[in-house]
Amino acid sequence: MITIREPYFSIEQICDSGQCFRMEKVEEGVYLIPAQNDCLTVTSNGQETFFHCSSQEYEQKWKHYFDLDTDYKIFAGKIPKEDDYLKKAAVFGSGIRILHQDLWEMIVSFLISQQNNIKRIRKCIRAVCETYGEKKEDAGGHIFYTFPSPEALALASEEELRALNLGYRSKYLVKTAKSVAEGQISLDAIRKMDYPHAREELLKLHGVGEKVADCICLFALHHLEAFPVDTHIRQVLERQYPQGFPFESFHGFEGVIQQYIFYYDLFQGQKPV
DNA sequence: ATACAGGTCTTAA
DNA sequence: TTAAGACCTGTA
Repeated sequence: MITIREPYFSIEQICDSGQCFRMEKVEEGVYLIPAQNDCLTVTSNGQETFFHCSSQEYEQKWKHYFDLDTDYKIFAGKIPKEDDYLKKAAVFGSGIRILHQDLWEMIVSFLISQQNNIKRIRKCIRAVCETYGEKKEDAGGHIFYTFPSPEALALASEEELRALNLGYRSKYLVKTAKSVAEGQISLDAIRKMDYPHAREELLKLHGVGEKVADCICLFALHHLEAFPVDTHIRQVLERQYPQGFPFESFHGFEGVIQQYIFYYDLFQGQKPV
């Protein structure tokens, strides 16, 4: 087991930040993270975070997965002193990290996320994994399901997916899975592209628009300059920044700021600061 | 009960 | 090029 003390890391905030729909809180301070072809248990007592894995696994994959090589203090420090709203948002969500998640999983997850609420997004993704993924058991005996491959999902029919209550997104998913499985779109190629090119390529997928493409760029490709604008962000920008949002202050890490705003807008008032 | 959720596509001016 | 309308379903 690995213990870290890092003020700019909160597994609870990451779980609630809405970037990883499969991460699950099983009880107070206990989280399950199905990722990296495994399922990690992370616990926290508020001060320290415990990764239930070997030091080798931590160094080789989880450290990077949780972006623990990056100094988030620098990001928060670049918020203009006079911007009270952003300063509060950054303190409120200071434990958030932008994870390094799987590209295909993010494509499907944010395809499903559109015009949908987070609770139901989780439910839909769980159903997809349990139906088309592989059942596995982690070191602690927890059963979990892997995220199904493009090939596995390309075999699904629109009717089957509608039976999982994906609604009109079913058609998007079938077409997108086929275009990846058949090689019209190359995930490996997208991984090597910079932000503008990756975004452009992702927009070719049926059901992927600008907002979803930006979420994929941010949460899978770690293009921190991606700034997804959804209904929450749009409303905050209109309300708090009627003269325009100062993007120029956040060159290269716009996406981190976006997460602070999104999380603050979602939970302010519902959680103790 | 009913508006809306981490939007996108289609169609029509 | 822009703007309405349609679209599944379950949460709040």
